[in-house]
Amino acid sequence: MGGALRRRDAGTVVTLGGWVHRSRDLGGLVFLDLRDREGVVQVSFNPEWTSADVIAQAADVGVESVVMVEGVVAERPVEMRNKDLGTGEIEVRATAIRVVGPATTPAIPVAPAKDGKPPAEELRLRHRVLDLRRPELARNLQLRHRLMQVTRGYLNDEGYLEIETPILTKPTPEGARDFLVPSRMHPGEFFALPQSPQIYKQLFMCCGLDRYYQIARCFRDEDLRADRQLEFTQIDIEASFIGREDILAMAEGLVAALWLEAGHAVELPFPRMTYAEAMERFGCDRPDLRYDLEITDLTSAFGRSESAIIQQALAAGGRVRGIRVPGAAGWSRKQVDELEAIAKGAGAGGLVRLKQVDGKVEGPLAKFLDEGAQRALGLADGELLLAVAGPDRVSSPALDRVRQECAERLGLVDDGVRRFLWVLDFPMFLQDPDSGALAAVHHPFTAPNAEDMAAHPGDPSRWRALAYDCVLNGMELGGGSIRTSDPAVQSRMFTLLGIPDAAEQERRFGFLLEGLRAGAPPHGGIAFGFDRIAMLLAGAASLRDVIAFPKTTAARALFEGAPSRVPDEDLKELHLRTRDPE
RNA sequence: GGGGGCGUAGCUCAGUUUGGUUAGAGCACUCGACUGUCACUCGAGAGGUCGCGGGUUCGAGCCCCGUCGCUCCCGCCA
Repeated sequence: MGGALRRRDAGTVVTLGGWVHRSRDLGGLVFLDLRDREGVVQVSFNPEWTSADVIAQAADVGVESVVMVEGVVAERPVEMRNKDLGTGEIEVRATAIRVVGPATTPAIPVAPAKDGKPPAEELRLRHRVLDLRRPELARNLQLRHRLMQVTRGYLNDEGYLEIETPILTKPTPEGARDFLVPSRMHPGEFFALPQSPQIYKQLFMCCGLDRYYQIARCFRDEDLRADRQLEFTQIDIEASFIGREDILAMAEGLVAALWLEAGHAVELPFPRMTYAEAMERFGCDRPDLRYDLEITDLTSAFGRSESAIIQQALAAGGRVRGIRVPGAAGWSRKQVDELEAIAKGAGAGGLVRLKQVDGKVEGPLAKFLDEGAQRALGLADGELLLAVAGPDRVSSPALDRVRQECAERLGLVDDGVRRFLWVLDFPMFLQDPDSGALAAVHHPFTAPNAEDMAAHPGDPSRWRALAYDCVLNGMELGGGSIRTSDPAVQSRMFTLLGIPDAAEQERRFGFLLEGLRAGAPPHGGIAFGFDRIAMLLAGAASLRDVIAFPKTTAARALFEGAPSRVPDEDLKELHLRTRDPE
């Protein structure tokens, strides 16, 4: 292929097919840059080796047309080499050209323009064929392919079987909205597209297919983001007769193999942190460990202060927690006000600010703190202390966002650093503070910690789950759990989650319960967000840049023009009638 | 569901603050010139539903109302 030609190929007679990337007509002397998926190579048309009619044809070809060129690979004289091009040491001296696929003038440029700015996202998606010709996107899809092959190679070597699961399946009442597919043969009944193959992979374990994986397409009808699509791809893994350590070791190996494919060595094993520790130190269950700015408990230092706001918060069972920000004592009133707005946006009532300058603690609350209390804050000169008083449920998310903003401002976020982390021991349930209803933090099939169940049989909110998340630089790469394999425990979980009726449990999850009752091995697994990993490793800003035909944030496919209306007779056959939205 | 940004030539943008004659630039395109370019260069030309609809006004790309599209964020995503 033309883009792969190098100096060692000099002298070879070649026939190349490709797209005209750019052309330069010097009058009697023509150069075409020929592009294929390997890169770009210069084809030169010169009366010394090209006939006049061939030169005339070459001068006439429009960019983005497909041509077949015959010629000889020739080493370029030193002064004519192009060091910006992989093929820059050679050129192809053309003897013949054939335009096999003439192109109309492209709606969006493929070869980068002078200012280098890509066209608007809408145009890129509408003219996706041209967009995907751009070397940057073509490279992304080639990387994505290699990551898939690495995944398969690694899991195959580990003894896992790649098994497909249905795309037409059963609606799941929990979780995200389902995409529904009407059944022609059964009026009024619907399939759903899978949100994940979760139940199927557990059933494989019940089948004795004790190591399963799939690069699985998943569908969730929720609002989109730069890092979220309606349909996305997950590396889905499940295994039997294993424990948490087996899964974590296997998953680390997979992550290391993927990152290595993209040229990054990863140190194993990953450090670990419990959910409780992550929330205490960082206010977040997926902390970014590239910078410190840890949260500390300042309750005792503030305990004797006479500030009414703080005393109220403490009386309600809250704490005072805060972050010491080195070098931030000089931030302006306005800059700190902006941080307070961020904290308030995350639910905090306010943001306490204190700074130490020349050994003196300053700030609106400084007068409420005696010398001992001021010392107990542990401030150093030049440090700014930002604190939130209240229950952890409020202070954690607020301090998490303040911490991230401070890190950005101080330039502590280094894109070249990769800090992997396992977060372990998630709580099994999260309780809605108003209604008291329990919701599964991971999903309803996660096994609760048996010791916690025994120690607090009446208080499920204190049970930890055998769940784990893989985190990189504050992003969740994937997560999983050891599953409940005892049908009685699974049934109890459904009850706690608000489905106490046995018949209702059977109707919704009977096919899982049947599998568990048929004799289920201990099992567990993990799933990684494949698109997001591809995006990270490609250095892309959006998932759209690692997916061939993505949807817009308004959930449309601009290239295909989907979704679209369908003829009435199609609806009739499906026993459907549409209704205009109000 | 809510909030912010953007929408002017095929593409990237200026023009909108303060309404006023014929809406501009670069690239691309067409034609011409050019024998070593590689972001070729030079000359000429063509190209506009100022996203769409309505309103205010003697007059709207510009002001007002609505709407559509793209995008970022909050909610949402077990």
